[in-house]
Amino acid sequence: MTDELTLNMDAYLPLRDVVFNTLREAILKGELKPGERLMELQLATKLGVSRTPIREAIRMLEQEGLAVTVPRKGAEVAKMTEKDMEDVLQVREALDDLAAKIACEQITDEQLLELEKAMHDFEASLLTKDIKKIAEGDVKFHDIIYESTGNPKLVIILNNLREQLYRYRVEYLKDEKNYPILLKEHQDIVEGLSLKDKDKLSETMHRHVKNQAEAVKAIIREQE
Amino acid sequence: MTDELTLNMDAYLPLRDVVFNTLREAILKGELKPGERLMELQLATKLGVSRTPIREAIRMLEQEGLAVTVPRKGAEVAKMTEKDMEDVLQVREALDDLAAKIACEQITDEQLLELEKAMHDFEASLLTKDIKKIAEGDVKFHDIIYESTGNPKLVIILNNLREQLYRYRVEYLKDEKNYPILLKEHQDIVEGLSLKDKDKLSETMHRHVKNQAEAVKAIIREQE
DNA sequence: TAAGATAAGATTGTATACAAAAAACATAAG
DNA sequence: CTTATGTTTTTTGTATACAATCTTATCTTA
Repeated sequence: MTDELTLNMDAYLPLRDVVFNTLREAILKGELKPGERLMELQLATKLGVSRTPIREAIRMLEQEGLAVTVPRKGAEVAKMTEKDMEDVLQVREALDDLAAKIACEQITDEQLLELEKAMHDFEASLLTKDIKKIAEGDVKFHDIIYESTGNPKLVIILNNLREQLYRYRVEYLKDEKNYPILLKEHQDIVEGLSLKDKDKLSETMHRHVKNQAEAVKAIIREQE
Repeated sequence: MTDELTLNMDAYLPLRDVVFNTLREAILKGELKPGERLMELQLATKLGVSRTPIREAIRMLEQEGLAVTVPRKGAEVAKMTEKDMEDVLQVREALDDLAAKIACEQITDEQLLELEKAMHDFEASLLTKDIKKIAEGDVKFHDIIYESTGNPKLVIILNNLREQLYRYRVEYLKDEKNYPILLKEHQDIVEGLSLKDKDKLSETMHRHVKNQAEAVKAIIREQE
C-alpha cells in the first residue's frame, strides 16, 4: 500500500462515505493492489479516523465488487482473473446494446449536441496523452448515452460494471495505437444515434466492447 | 414493523450477516414495509444485538437496493414506484435473454434433466397453493438456467434484479389465474433449451418477463 | 530435522460511551 | 392563531474498550 492515502474532507459527508470514496479511488487507481489486505487498524491510523467508518466503508466496497471479505480473516482488494473480466464484459455487451437501443429512441437533440461535444473533447484529450483526462473523456461520452436512457437502474449497473473494468481499462488507454480505433468507434456511435440507425449502432457497440475485451484480456495475461 | 423479528442463529456467521439476512427476509416478505424507517436502536433491541452489526447490515442492504439512507437522518426500506419497476424489468428482460442464449449453447444434459425436474416440482407446487413454495419453485427453475451460463457476475446481477421485484412478484403468484400461463411458459422454455432453439427461447423469455411486468405494474397501481 | 503443541501477538467481531445533529415539543411574541 | 425561538428528546455518527479468533513464532518431542 502506498502511504499517500489521505482523506478529502471538503464535503459535509459522513466519514464512512469519505472513506469509501477514498478507498474506491485508491483501488481503481491501483494504489491498493488486487489481493492486498485491507486492515482496519492500519487504514484507520493512516486516514486518521476510527475503525468504525472504515468497517462500514468496507461493507460498501464489498457490495460494489471491489473488496472481498472472509469472516474473521478480514477484507482484501478483489482480484480479477481473465475469466472474471470476460464475464463482466459479456454482461456489459448486452447492457451497452440495450442502452444504445433505448438511447436511439429517446435521445434528445440537446443530448445529441452534448454527445458531439463530448466526442470532440475526447478527441482533444487524446492529443494531450494525459491518461486520466482521456479516461474521464471516455466516461463522460458514455455517461451521456447512459443518462439518455432515462433508466437509473440501468445506469447504476452499467457504472458498476465499468468500475470493475476500470483498473485494466486504464492500461488499454496507455497504448496510443488504440486511439484511432477508439475515436472512429465514438464517431460511428454518434452517427448511429443521429441517424437513429439501430442496426449500425448495435453493430458498432458490440465491436467497441469486443475490442476492449481483447485488449484488456491481453493485459491480464501479461500480468499473470 | 411487526414484532416477530428474530434472529436465526444456527450458522456460525458474523452477526452483521445474520442481521442482514434477517432484515432482507423481512423486507422481501413485506414485514418491513416500503418507506418504513430502520432505526438502529429499535432494531438492535428487537434483535438482541448492539447497533454495530445493525449499522453494517444496513450498509449492505443499501448497496442491494433494499434500503435507502439519508446522512444523519437514517435508513428506510426502499420504495418502489411503477417507474422503478419498469426500469428493473427492462434490464431484466435484456439479461434474461442473454442468460437464455448462453444457456442454449452451454447447458448440459444433466442440467436439462434438473430443469425438467424443477419444472415438474413447480407444477406440483402450484396445486398446493402455498405461495412460499410456489415462489421457491420458480426461483429454483430460473436459477438452474442462470447457473448453466457459467457466468457468476451475470448470476449475481440477475439475482439482485429478482430480489428487487420479489415483494411484488409474490402478489402476482397469489392470483391463480396466472398459473396456467406461467406453467406453459416454463414448458416452452424447457422445450426451447432442449431443442437449442434460440429464437423460440428468446421469444418465450421476453413474453415471460413482459407478462410479469404487466401484472406487477397493475399491482403497484392498485397500491397507490 | 520435521511435526505438532503452545504461547504471544495481531486482527476482526461486538458492545458501549460519548458527541453531534435532527426532530419533537413547548413557549413566547407578533 | 400563527410564527418564531428555545429546550428537550431522539437518533445518528464516531471512537474506544473488550472479547473472540486467527496467525505466527517458539519450543518440544519423536
